[in-house]
Amino acid sequence: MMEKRYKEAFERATDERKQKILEVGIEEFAAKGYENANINVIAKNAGISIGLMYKYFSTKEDLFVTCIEQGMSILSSTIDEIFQSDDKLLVKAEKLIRATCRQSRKNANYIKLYNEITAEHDSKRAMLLAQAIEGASSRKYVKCITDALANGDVRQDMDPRLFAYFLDNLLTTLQFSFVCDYYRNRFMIYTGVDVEEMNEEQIVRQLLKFIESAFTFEK
Amino acid sequence: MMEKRYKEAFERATDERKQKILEVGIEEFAAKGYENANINVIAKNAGISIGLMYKYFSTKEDLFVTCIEQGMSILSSTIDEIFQSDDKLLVKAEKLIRATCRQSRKNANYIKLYNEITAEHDSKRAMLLAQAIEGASSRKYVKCITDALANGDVRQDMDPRLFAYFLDNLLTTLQFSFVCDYYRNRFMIYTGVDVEEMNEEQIVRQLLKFIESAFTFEK
Amino acid sequence: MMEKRYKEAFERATDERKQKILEVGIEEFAAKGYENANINVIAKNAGISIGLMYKYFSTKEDLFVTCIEQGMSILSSTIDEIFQSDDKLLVKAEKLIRATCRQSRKNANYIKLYNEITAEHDSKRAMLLAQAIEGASSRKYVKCITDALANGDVRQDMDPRLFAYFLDNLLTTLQFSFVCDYYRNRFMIYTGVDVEEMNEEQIVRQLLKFIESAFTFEK
Amino acid sequence: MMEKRYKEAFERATDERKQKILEVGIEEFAAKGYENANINVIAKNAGISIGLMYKYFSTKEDLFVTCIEQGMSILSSTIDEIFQSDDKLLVKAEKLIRATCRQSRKNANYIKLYNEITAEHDSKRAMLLAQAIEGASSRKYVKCITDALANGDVRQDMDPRLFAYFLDNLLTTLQFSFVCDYYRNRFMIYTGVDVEEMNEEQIVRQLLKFIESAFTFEK
DNA sequence: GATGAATGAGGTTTCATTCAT
DNA sequence: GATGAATGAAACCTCATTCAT
Repeated sequence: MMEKRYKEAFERATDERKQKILEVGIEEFAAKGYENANINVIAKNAGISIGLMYKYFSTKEDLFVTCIEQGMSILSSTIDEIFQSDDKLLVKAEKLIRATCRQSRKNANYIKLYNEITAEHDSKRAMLLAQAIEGASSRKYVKCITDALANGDVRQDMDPRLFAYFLDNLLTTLQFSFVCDYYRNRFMIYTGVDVEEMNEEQIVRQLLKFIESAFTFEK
Repeated sequence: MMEKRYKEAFERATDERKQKILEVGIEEFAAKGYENANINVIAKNAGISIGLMYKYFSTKEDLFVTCIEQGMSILSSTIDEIFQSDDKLLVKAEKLIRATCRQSRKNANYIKLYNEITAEHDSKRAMLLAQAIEGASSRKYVKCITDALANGDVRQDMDPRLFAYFLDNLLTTLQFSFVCDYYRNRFMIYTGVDVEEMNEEQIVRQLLKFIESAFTFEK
Repeated sequence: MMEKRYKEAFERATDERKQKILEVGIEEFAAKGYENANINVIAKNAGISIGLMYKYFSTKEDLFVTCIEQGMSILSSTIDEIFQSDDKLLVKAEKLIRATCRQSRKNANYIKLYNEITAEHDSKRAMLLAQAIEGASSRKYVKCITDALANGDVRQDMDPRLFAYFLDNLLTTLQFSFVCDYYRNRFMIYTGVDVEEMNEEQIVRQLLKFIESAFTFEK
Repeated sequence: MMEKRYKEAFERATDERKQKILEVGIEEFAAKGYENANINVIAKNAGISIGLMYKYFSTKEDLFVTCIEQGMSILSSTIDEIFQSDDKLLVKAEKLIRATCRQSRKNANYIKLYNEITAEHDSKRAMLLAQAIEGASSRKYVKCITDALANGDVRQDMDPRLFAYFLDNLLTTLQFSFVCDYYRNRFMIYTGVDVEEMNEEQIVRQLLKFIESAFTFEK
């Protein structure tokens, strides 16, 4: 986990207020990006004074990071459930894809926030965030693939960690295609259809096919 | 193609100067992102006055877009060569992967710039850029897959446009993993190794395997 | 009336500060004109930071318009009193002329500001300002002439609205002659005397004659 | 007359070029005002280089003043003709008013330029311009009134110079009402009609009445 | 005479952060 | 704890003017 980036005063605030601040912050950061987000606006929309905002967070960056933490933990909790099941890899994969599509509607802002981070320019912060965000979920991904490898559900000559990486890249970019402006356009340019107009079932099946043969390869 | 975003005075500048400005601009935008990039710094590093900079480009955004165009055209020219060959899909794929790895060293800044764009928040600009950048290359990707489909090199039940999209997503994220801070860290977290320490050959082979079975699927 | 052009924060400021800002602003705009006036200077002279200035007014133009409103409302309040009396038209006229002369010493800057506006080049703003400034006072002028017409104090074949317009033009240019550089010089060139050296009584009497019956009208 | 404000090189230029430069300059200054006019744009529109522009005029101000001279000399030439006639004052007045209306269509830019000057903020320049522009015409006005006084066409107790001043003020503001944004709006607010919609004949007659004998003067 | 590329001071505006109450 | 007025550095952009060719 990440070091906490909020002050003690924030912990003492009511849950309702904490939620409101993060929710509003996430919305602003997701909509405008880190640089263009305005901390004074966030405070106002959250119904607190800017002075209090700075009692809770030392800097804009700290608020941002805390918003990230909140958003990413929600995103990963959905994923975690799937990993906890005993399903075969292919079934898990299908569930992951479907979850990805669903997330995109419910948690659009969290995904936008995640997308924002992937273009991080401050390398120090990039490292910090990557560690915090990808750490746990990558381990689950890798473990899941490793198990599949042991079960013979995957080509034996596949490196499980790279495999996990590639797989997650596909899901991540799919997710972005639902909610992030650039990726959504990109999707349309490739497929000729807006992602929301396309039958979700088709996306799921096609992506499954794309990765499937990789899984169940037999000579 | 995109409408030109530079003024006529820029066309009249010497090639050396044009190159210098774009090079310096790309470096600044790649390093700091659009918002944090500073035109005054770009002008100074390019060895011209700020006034002249504005004789060449009407706005910071125009300079940015022109830098993008330059960077993306270089990136895609490498790719185009590969598509022009008569190789079978799998051979092309291998070449693409290797080109991707090579690009990452030579054209790191262009890739960072591309990464920057993928997190674009201004939806209008996102559309413009996507069209300009992805338009041509997506058509080549899709055509290439469509041909492979006709040749029976790919599963017959695969939608060629989605297939192309997934494939390009894999290559794009791989590219980012070489040069963009966040993705690079992500790569390390998944694989346990820095991307530059890993044997390139292994990455190529593993990614090929990942997509390969999809290609030559037979019951 | 004009829509307000200041932000809420300005309303919350102390009266003293509000006055100071407008006073300093009017002075700067009157002295240098809109383009050459410098907000930083206004802020400094008003004893506030530039940042606070922008908490009070969104743009330089908004500050300008608010200064105008203040200045014009003071100018017209003097005039309004005169219109409220039951005097005959000629008596009112005399009072107006005397008020005009008096204004010129006390409210020189407001008049300069008004003069600045009459050379407005932005036609949209010109319309807005004209409406706001001339609206109320023109109605009073016209009503006053219409009443005089009913009383038989004025030629029956006179259009009251044009009459009011001509009359106000005479007063306005007289006012400018007291405080605006160009008009003051113009006055001197015509009369051979600086307006401040001329006996005010003479100006009043001559102007009264001019409007009363310049030419020897005979039935 | 004014001291010349152009360099010798300008005198040596062809008449066509001289005319073009002044014409274009007047248009730009009339349209945008001194501050917002752009000397580089004027040069471009006049078909010469900015370098040459500075061979002709040392500063923006010099170009402006030279434009003024040109414009004002054209304006006053129309007026001069009228003064040269032997008509009675009232006839001359009518001619002046009609000329004023006509001017407004043909020489709108010159009038706008004149209007611009009347809001001059630099008191030194204001004096210079006033002297140059008003000097000759004021003398003609005054002489004309003095003659009328000798002939008994005007009240004997009227000061001819102030009379001339008031009269010219009426004509000047009328002129502005035809072409200057603010005055035009002001006219509409007073009269309820746009100046171009109003029957010109009515304006002429009403203004004549106004100056002739506004109030029912009785001996 | 003629060009137009080049300069850079200066102005408006934004917003993270502070601090007195 | 809570407020929000206040700060000021820093960024984008304009345009009169210069000068080498």
